[in-house]
Amino acid sequence: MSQALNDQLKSIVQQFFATQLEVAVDAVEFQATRKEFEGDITIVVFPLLRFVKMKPEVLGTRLGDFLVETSEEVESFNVVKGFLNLVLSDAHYLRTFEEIYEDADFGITKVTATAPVVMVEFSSPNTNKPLHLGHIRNNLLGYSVAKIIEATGKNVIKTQIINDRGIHICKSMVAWQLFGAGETPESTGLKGDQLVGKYYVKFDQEYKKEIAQLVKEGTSEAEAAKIAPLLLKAQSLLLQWEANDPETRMLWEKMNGWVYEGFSQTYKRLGVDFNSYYYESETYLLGKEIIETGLAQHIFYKKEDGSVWVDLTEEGLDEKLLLRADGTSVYMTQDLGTAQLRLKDTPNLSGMVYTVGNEQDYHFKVLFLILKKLGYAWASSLYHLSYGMVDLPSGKMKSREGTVVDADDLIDGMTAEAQRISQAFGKLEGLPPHEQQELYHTIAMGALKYYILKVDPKKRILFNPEDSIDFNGNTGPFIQYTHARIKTLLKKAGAAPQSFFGVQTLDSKEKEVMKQLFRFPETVLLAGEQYSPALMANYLFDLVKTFNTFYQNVTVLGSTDEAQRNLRIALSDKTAKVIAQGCALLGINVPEQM
RNA sequence: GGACGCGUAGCUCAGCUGGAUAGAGCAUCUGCCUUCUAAGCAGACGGUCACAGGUUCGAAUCCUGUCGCGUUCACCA
Repeated sequence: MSQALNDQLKSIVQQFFATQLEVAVDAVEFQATRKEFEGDITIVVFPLLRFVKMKPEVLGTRLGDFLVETSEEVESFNVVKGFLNLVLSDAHYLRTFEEIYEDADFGITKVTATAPVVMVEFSSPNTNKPLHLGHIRNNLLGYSVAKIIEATGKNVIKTQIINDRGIHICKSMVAWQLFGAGETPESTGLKGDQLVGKYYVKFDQEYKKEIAQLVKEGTSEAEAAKIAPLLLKAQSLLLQWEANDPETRMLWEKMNGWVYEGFSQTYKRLGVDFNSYYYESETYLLGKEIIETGLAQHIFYKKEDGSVWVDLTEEGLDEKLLLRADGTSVYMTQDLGTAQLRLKDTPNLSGMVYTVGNEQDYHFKVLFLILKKLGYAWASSLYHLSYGMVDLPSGKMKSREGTVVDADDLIDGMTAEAQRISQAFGKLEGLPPHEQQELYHTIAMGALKYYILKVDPKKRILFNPEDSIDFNGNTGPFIQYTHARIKTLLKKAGAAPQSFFGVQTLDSKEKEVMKQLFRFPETVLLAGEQYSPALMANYLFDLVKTFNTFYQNVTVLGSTDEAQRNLRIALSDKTAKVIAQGCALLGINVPEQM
């Protein structure tokens, strides 16, 4: 129900208590009436019995009488046990629908220049291997949450921090130097990230061979793992990189360039984009200032060896290292520094969302706690968008065992499946081939995105490559299909109806669709508050199901009453718009036909 | 072992700050295309909400304990 109605009814209930029973009642809760009962809005009277000693049925009846008398929106009521069910008038539905029908931004709060600025970090890959299914969840979640936050009226900056340095990058570099024979994406036809990933795997294989050889020669396994020549080479490459050795830096830039080129293709296919980028190679030395500040304020302390720590035992956590004895940064130092850098870059930043897997829950708990201790005002508006991992039926994905589901392969496979199904239906034959291809991609991504986003972020996803992603039932294509069907309906209907005055009574199916539509704004807000695209996904599914029931049970264009026909066209039109709008918040495109 | 998260139908998931007889989809079975796209609709079947206590008018939801699964407790990132 709308906020206005909520406020109106609430004040009437308060008035009832104040004037009729002479007690002050502040909190009144309304909820949607359950399907099995007659009515639209339910007031649970039990909590109100605290204020007056009455039987629930009696209080319910008296309150119901008063509401019918006082509010012109409430037509009648019934009381079942302690539940007061209010029936709203058809006129109320029509009025409310008319309002939202004309509102092009229904449910969406426009972003103004002075609105708060929120940064949403997601993706944040390593540059030594291609993106996989786990990254897909991260990207889809982060992107969707960014869209949802934007729809609640905030300025959003989508960003990522790219892990572009470190020993893992050096491993790919070493392997490419030794075994690459000058291969490039151009010479091999491989995507850059795939090529670099190939050498990361190669490194691991050769490294294992070296260890085996050393063990054969009598070295212990633990020792062999430390002294294998390949590892030593990677380590020395890292030192050279840190010393700014020009040749090393050139190779590093070249190979990272390949990876970025490959990533950007995958991002494009996924339909995600970013407003800014941070590179770990530029931020990994930051954070030391903050450490100094913390030391001066006695929030941190220095051990005898010179390392810096924070004591979080009072908060029920451990002691945490912030700076090594040799003065170099650790992960936490960098994150502190990066947070500070972002604030410097965006002085009016009012909040930050980190989209990172739940294996880092502890890290972010500590990070936020430290920032709070340091007294940063924005520390209270930091949020770790933590999500569960994507597991396969065989267990965890492991790149070394070749069980990862590659992002590009998955998109290819989904697209092929969308094509197969579409061609079996044969509804697209009139379209030019490139539009057909585009549609296959749209449907494939709709299926994939919806599949991932409909589950609560914090829960882990079990992904079965064989038969996980459906195109029927509670799926993306089901929602897309409904949109397409409405669109062709509207084309046949001609111009959008200007008005539907004259409609006196509503069909129950019409009412159900309206009720669902009215819920859109609150769903956007709730999804934003809870950082949960799943709420939007589930809302859309409900809306679509309700609309399909309407569509299959009453005729739209076949209605002989012109006002009714217009209303039903308008209802279809608005539903299509809300579907499109809601899907956009999930990063899903909706087709005109399929 | 400590900390955090999860446990709802055969499978995949909803269930908003406690509210009425716990809901969807898939799978299985029945109907519905000479009327707006059947990727759909209508219906059937399917539950000890992991288990045991507690809080209260009322608990899948809150509290405690037990069991199971996962993650994490690095001078890795």
